[in-house]
Amino acid sequence: MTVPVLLNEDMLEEAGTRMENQTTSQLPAKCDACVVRHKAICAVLTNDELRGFNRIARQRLVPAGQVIAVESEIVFANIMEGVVKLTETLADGRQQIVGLQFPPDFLGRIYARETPYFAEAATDVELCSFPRVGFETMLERYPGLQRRLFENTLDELDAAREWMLLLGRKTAQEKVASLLFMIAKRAPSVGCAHGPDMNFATFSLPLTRADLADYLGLTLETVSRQITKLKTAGIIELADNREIIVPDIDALEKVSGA
Amino acid sequence: MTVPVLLNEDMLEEAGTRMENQTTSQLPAKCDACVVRHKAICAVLTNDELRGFNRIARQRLVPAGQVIAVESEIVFANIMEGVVKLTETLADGRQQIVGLQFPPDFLGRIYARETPYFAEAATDVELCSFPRVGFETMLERYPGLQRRLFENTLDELDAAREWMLLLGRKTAQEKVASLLFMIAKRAPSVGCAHGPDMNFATFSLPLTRADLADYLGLTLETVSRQITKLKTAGIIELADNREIIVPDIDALEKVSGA
DNA sequence: CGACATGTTGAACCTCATCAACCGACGTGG
DNA sequence: CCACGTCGGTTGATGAGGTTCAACATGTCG
Repeated sequence: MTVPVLLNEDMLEEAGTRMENQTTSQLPAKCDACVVRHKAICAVLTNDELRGFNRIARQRLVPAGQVIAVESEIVFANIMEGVVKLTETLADGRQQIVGLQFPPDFLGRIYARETPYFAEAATDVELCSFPRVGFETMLERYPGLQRRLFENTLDELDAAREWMLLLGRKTAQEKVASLLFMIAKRAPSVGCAHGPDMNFATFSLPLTRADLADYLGLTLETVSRQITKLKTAGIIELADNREIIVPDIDALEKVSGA
Repeated sequence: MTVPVLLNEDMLEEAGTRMENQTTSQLPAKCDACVVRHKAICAVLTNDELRGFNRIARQRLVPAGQVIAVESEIVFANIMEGVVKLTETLADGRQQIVGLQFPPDFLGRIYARETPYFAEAATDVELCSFPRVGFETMLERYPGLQRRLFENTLDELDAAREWMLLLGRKTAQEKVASLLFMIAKRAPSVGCAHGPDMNFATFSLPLTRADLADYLGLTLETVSRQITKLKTAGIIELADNREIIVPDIDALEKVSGA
């Protein structure tokens, strides 16, 4: 784990590339090229509103393992690329990942002065971030944005509660299978021809065994053992330690215990 | 467990007491007398807005153990009295409580056609409920209401994530202590002189051992054993099985593991 | 009174954590 | 270039914490 690097506004200013301030009502060039333009919270904004955002937005690269925000510091950002883990920790160091965020998720705890958890880059991460004050002004100004973030939050709450069921009631085997199943479902169809209807998936695990353990409430040894068990059972295949092939997603779902 | 009783609008009409429809801009009498008037979501409403709500609100009593809403059915309500548990279940019956709601919490998953979990009365419950369509109209009309529910949801998400840490990483002892500590903190000062600053609490557990177990991801036997262990350690005292005395809240918090 | 629900306690078992050794890949410095 | 440390991962042996199964106690309600 590296030293926390807070994304305060000075650093963003220094690190980011300032975007051109257009005066026409056209879509800003940066946003036009943005990979998550139509999926992130930006989807609910008009071109005019997007220009407002564009003026305060900063691109930011965060290397894997680096802390994005500790407690008492808030970052607002769209995740463009990579995986962010939200963690909570006990006094003696026991750790639990309480949320995983992928593009085009929005990162940040609004309506609070501090986040109750840590946000850390699980892989190299690319952010489109906003300073707190500017973002909160936008939030007041564009009601569609608040509504969108509200629905995001409701979905996150549903996901958190489903994860509580996993943490409280599932066996180690089911936990590992559930996580792989979850990732397999949302794996993008890269490198291999398969769609959402296909009963086949291949993906690169964005997490170490230790991260998997922290997400599932297990030890990394148990995770490793369960993965080899799934492998010998033929439920999954491993190319690399990280490259996972799921020949039969339905079978994986069955092992995941519902 | 009893047969599910859905709170659809017909039944509410039949079961509830229709409130008088005032034409003045005064506070409706029912709301004036309401115990949660200034704490529930109603706190953000003007007297005029409250009258609108009053027109569609229905009081409803739900006996302990009865299901308030199953998946695919949504109920919107303020909890006036009692405790509501939100549960998720695995195919083979393993169950997990994913949320506990006390007065003056708001019950209901907005912006969705169905709830992903069950809502069940843990004790006798008194609700002030609203039909779905009417409530959604109000939600559009009163922006303060949406904002208030948004903040509620954010708090619930924080609580859910803190609970994930408990479920994934705490020992049985710490889990039980954490739950007692949580209830001790929010216990109302009834029957005994103690404020939020007092290092002493007494309360009546609103849950059975089985419910505690389902909330903590344990078995009821383990919960029972840990409670007697806390008792013999002098951390808590039991009057009745349900009546709990915490002579030293700080000590309880220490056992809860942070 | 018997039936039932809630809770406690005991004994045996089993899953998973713990501690430890080991492996291959990678980067670095002598 | 190779020795070395580090990091991510696998595998093994052992045991503790919790589950499971079972008996029993208590209180309530018909």
